[in-house]
Amino acid sequence: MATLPAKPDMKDRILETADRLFYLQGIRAVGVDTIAAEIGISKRTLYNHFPSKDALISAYLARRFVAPRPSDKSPVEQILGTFDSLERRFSAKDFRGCPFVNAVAELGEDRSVRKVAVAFKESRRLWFRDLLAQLGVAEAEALATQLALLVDGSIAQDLVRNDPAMARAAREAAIVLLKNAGVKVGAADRQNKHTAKKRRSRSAS
Amino acid sequence: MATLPAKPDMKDRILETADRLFYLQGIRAVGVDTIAAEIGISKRTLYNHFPSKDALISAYLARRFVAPRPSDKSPVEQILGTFDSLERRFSAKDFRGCPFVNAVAELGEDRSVRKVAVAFKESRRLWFRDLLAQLGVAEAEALATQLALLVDGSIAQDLVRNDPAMARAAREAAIVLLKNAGVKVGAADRQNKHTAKKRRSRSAS
DNA sequence: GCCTAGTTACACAGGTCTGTGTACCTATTT
DNA sequence: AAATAGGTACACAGACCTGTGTAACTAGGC
Repeated sequence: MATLPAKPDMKDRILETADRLFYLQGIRAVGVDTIAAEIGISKRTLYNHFPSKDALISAYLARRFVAPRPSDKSPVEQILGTFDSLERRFSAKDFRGCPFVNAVAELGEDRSVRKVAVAFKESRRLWFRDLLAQLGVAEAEALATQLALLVDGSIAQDLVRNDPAMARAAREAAIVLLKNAGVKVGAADRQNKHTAKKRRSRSAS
Repeated sequence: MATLPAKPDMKDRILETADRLFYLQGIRAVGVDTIAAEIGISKRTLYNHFPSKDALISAYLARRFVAPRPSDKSPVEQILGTFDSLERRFSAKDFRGCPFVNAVAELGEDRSVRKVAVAFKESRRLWFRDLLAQLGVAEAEALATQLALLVDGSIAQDLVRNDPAMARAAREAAIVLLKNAGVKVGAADRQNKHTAKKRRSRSAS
């Protein structure tokens, strides 16, 4: 056997592979043997980097927890861009729903899994809320929750149906909710995704 | 051991118990031994009624597939009643998300599971669509999809957060969407929710 | 040249899971 | 009374799972 060079950090390779398999096939459905075999390493090496499968699961979920990046786009563009991004991801073959929701569904009782899942959902809701506050929306809290419902609803529907149109439906609904809250959604925001940034500051109507 | 009389059909008892355990703990997390032990029967008896665990899983999902019952209430009441019903179920201790979404998340590759999940989601969407058509909504198809997103979004959020307020948030969003489509939502529909006398049996979400 | 850290190959313990085989038991029916 | 249907008890095969133990190998740093 030729010895593999192991250029990138082994730990990263393990985590990356575990991430892919856990996400695509389910956490319980993938054993550590499978992960090791996929990389071509021995199971012993895997356990030298992660003390248990539970630790690997935690690392997997922590890795999936990425905070939304700050952007210089307008708040409306950022909000609607979320749904465009979803549509793109739904169209990819390897989309399999929200890893946090799936993990809770699979490992229901586990406290730590639930904790990180709640933190993730809340972080996205707060991101929506802050953008809405920038737009001067009075009920930013409530509307942010509703937008989060649309996001998770479209993810769940796409998981089952495999239909990227669910993202567009959510986007259309989001536009209705935004307008109802007094947010001006320009024609550019409705169709195009990369147009000039028009700053629209609103006061309460 | 005193011999148990087995009054109700054994098959029903097995299915009912499997349903409860599968739903609450996850399909992969529950073994046939556990199910048999919970009822107090031998594993052999279980396998005399269901040829395999897969057959039991199929029966479990088929049992959860309950079509919405026809109602004499107004379409608006029926639509909003869906969210009231969700709120009630979220408040119950034994709510653990949508069994079909959970099953797809757990058993992703399985074709038949996916098929029944799609059928269930579509049946509820069509139920919404027909109610909207009765209300003369022009874009009943699109709006029905959006309402379905709100339903599944609130279910996913509650699964993670355990917060029945997700159902109310979905309800408020639904009202905005309905009004935007020209539907008149009366004050009674907006507030009152204990006008219903009929007990609705469990439907699957 | 030598040491050390990381890796490999492989066996194995101990657990769980699905599914079967078999002999016995207990009602109900005929 | 006898036959039949359905249940029980229990062992077990075969697969898979997590996690460990161990001896040998390989590469880079000193």
